Amino acid sequence: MRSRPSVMHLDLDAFFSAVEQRDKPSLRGKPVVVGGVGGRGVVATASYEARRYGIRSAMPTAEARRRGPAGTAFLAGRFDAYRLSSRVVMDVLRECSPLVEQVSIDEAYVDLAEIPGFDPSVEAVTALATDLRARLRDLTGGLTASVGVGTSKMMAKVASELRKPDGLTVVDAGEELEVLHPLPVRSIGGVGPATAERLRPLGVETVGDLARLELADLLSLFGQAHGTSLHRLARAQDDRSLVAEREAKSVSAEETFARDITDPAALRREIDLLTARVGARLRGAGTAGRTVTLKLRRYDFSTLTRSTTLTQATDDGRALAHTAYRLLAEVDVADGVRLLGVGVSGLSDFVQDDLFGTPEAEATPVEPAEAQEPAAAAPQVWRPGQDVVHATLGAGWVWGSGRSLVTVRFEGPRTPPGPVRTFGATDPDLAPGPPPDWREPQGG
DNA sequence: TCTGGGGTCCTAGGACCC
DNA sequence: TCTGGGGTCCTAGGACCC
Repeated sequence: MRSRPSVMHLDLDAFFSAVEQRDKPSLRGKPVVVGGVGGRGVVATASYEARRYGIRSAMPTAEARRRGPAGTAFLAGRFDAYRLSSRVVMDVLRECSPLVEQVSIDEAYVDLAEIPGFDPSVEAVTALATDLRARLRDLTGGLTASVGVGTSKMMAKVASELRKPDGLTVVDAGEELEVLHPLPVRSIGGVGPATAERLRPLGVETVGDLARLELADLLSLFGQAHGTSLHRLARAQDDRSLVAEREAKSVSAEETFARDITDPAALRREIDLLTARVGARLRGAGTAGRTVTLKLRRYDFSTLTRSTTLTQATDDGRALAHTAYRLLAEVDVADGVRLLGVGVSGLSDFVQDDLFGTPEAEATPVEPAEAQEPAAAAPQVWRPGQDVVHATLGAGWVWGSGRSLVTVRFEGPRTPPGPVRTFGATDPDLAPGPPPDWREPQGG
């Protein structure tokens, strides 16, 4: 928690519907629902006109159709248009402050303390946010945002929820608990339906109720991480910093079928489509992963996952497909499958290595702090069988190479045949070394 | 015609290593 | 004899977020 309100949270109002209403004047003032329009679709965004009929995000579209009056528009969504408007908004925020954390397509935190000459008085913050919202409205053709400013991410987010849509709330230092404690406990990040349900028997309805619970009770009920977090957030203790860029940890694709599928051959065809998408996205991001997870939702909505970890990272759709087939074979699908998904995690981040290793990237300016340690001259080509030394893992030999990836098998007296790890080809930790004690590798 | 799709983080048990 | 103790990796499931 900061001593002055300098964290801003911005949330675009009913974003998808608002873009549709902006682009199609006939939809203005009418209920608009964007989401899955098929039999098993759910609502992604409902316009405020639609919310008056009880239509909400995540509601089955079938239910929304029952609730919406005649003339309600049900739209599948135009994600390219949404991304375009989102980019305009995020660019404006980044012009405002050098530190912006984009949370999703329609949400971001802005660190106002990073603005040169920032004045943290409530008056100045209010003026700044008012200007910003007016600029966004102009540049996006009339989209509105709800904005909150507070002494932490949590307070900023809570503040932005207080006046929706098109609202602005600044919670000054010292006012946090006064604002926070009367709110429903669900207002705290990390309290969803399950947590709220477990708190209810304890008489916890509001954040203030939660703040009366002992840490020990929360720990035994919710475990270390969740328990500690609840105890702190209920007291407005939040020192999470803003993170401008996060590296992806997994890539996945999934699909719910219009009708449950029981035929294994049909499921394998779906796997082909999903793995092709995942592979393409991995390659597009310049990454590859080792752990392949098959997700399966059955006719009764029960969900199970099966995963396996490969010796080498892959970004190849066919390799992913064959791995997913094996996982599928472990599962009984006779009763019907409504959803199939394929995910890849354990991503090797060799994007960064490329950034510093390729000729084009070397020409781009590098931050001084990062330029201090020039990458050691690494061989451009690694051949299977060539000896290497890795600084932390000891001796290993190149097991495979390709693209900008090098797979190394480490071996030692106590770990035959040893772990296999994948590096970027220009990883500075990967350097030629003397031949190890052990003999000729068996693979390649 | 109940319940999407893309993610993140946490927990817990077992294997394995030192 | 009675049963270390910590660390990491792997797998499965679940809560939560937008």
